[in-house]
Amino acid sequence: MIDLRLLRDDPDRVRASQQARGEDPHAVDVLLAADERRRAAVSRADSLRAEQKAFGRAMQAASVDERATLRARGGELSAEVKLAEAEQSAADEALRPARLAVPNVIEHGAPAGGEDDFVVLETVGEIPTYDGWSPRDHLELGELLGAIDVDRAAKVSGARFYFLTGVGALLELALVNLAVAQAVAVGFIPVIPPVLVRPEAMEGTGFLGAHAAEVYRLEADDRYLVGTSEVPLAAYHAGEVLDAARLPLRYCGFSPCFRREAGSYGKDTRGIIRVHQFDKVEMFSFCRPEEAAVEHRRLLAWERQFLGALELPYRVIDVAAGDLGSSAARKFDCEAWVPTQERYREVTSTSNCTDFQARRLGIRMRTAEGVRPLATLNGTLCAVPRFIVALLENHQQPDGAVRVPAALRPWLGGREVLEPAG
RNA sequence: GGAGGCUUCGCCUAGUCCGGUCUAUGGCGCCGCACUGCUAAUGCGGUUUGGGUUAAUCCCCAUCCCGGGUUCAAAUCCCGGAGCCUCCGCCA
Repeated sequence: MIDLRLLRDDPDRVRASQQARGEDPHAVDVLLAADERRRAAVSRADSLRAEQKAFGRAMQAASVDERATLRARGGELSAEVKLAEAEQSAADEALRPARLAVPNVIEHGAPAGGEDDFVVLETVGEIPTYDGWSPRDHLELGELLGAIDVDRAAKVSGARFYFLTGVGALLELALVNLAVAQAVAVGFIPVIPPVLVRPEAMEGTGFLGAHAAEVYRLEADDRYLVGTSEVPLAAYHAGEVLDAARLPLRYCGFSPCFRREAGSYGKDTRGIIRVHQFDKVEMFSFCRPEEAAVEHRRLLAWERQFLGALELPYRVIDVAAGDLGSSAARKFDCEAWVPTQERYREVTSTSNCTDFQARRLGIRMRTAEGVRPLATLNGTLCAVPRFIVALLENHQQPDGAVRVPAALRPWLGGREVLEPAG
């Protein structure tokens, strides 16, 4: 939710942001008008209420006889107040959608344009080469290792589901352990959150807007299955005022994630790149807005540390304004090399939501100067299936075995290589 | 699934039966000032949050879990909902 004061004080900045996102700058003027109407309505209702209160005091002081005659005037006033309040709530009502229509103001430096207008910030690691043999894709490798079973998953649950079995299951646990250990080592509070949440949590984090079709809803109970633990982690402090001295407050959530993948028919149908359910280790930070940009770089650095520990080749992109989503002011994605696709694929993503998400969730901080919204940021540490894809494909050997990077070995009982099952 | 209780400005709490200076009591905590070799103790004052207005102050409005209703007037009365707790039943 955008700061209306910023909007009033500097509408051009908001218009420029809209332009960079490829969205309608006119939405800014619609919002300004709605804000104006609301303020007028509030002023009017406020003064009428003041009058009514004064009348109430007179009524109290009046004798029984006087009260009878005064009562008529009281009725009139009451009706006027009711009318003014109706206009006030109508104006409030009208403001809401106008406000939701304006996404977060982009951070200075974010590239303008759409999905393809990202800027590559850095490319890290060597792309593997294959002399005289062709690499197998992750599904073939997973089947050879007895690690991934999508056929039986289709039987049990349908398309875009998978069983991780044997070393596949162990691999997930190892990845999660490594990720959580890394996060805890730098001070994150580990969290296992609920993944079935109320509409307010979903709405507050911005997932019921343009991406509403992406989320699973449990009709009978009016609950949603989260697509990321960002939702419960952000909503964890909803409606609270945090002591600014305790910031940044960093949480690392481990949870299943559920995605309907509506509208992605035909995309990534093979293997486990795009699935309806997966586990993920997610970083989440509450910090002072002034520190948000720096904190964002820290989250990116921790993502890169994890990719580095797994010895994966990857690149970092600065996502273009039009591809940010409504809450993010800036977003960096890390994309790991996928040998059989001969391209980089997103494995992590970190967003700086500034105070936009916090405002909607009512999360504020108390500083010496007073209370104001804080900033929220999130970043993937390990989205399990995609990391398994990258790991299997990049570290495969000609015989279908997969080398285990040193950092992961302690979590796999010291195993250095995953061998194809008999 | 059933029965009952609770929810007040950071925390605890008075007030709710019987509507009106509730413009919400007191304690703790916190902030400021005074006093004091220092600290502590003590005294005095301040301390919900959001909005409107303003250059800023002042001032005004809302806010007693949330949403409706009754009334000239609601923390207080009525209806609906949420959360928490206790007990019974069922269940890993």
